[in-house]
Amino acid sequence: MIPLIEDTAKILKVLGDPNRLNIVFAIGKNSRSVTEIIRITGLSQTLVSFHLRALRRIDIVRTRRDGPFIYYSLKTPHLIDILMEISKLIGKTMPIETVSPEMVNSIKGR
Amino acid sequence: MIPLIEDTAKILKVLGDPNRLNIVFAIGKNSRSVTEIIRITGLSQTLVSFHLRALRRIDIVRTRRDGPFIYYSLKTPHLIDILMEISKLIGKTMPIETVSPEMVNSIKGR
DNA sequence: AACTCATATGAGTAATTACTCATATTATAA
DNA sequence: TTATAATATGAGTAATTACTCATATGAGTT
Repeated sequence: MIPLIEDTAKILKVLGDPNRLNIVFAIGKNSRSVTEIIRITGLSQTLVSFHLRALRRIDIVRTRRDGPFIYYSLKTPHLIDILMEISKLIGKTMPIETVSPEMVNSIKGR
Repeated sequence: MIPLIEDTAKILKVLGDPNRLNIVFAIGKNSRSVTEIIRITGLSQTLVSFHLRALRRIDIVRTRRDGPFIYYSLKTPHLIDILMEISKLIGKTMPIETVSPEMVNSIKGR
């Protein structure tokens, strides 16, 4: 079974933006409201919404409304593992201390 | 150990182009000369060279010269498996018959 | 040396993408 | 029903990227 190259490329391209990747890691294996994502990433509301729309378009996130909040989660949380694997292709890695504890927890699924 | 988001994003972005992804799959787990890649993908020489340069820049391919030919291979052939995993995130997949036998062999590492 | 084949490269252009701004929408609370 | 908080969206602009063209380089052959 061979994948549709175009669709796969599209997913890779959308994930291939630092802000979007940060947002994906901020969601991690959890459910996060937009407000939480804004706080964790430090990006502006408009920019976060803009990127979330892109993630919705490629259909890798799910949303759930709870009162005034909208919670985003990955349809396939395993995606985080895949992304970590790709990151291993890089020689350099960043010592964990330089990443916020919150982001670490997010990635680890807490 | 947390990856450098920027570098990971860069890799994803470069892989996120249909032509480049086709080239990566054409190389597969093998070593392929530029001429072979041109034949398998059907892309122009200049375009293939252009994209190979991008793959070199993110340091995921290795080259070896043999006479007038330059052979490209993936530094981490496991990348193919990772890409196949990402493609599974897509609902639709393509029946194997619609892909050239050569491309199938390439992907499978023959 | 001259020629051919294989591959790479710099520069220019067209297309795409990221971002911001202003505003809209939806939900709750007063 | 007005106000406020949370989130989304359309449109415009700046930056980036994909592609092509013309040409260069490098290896083997005559």
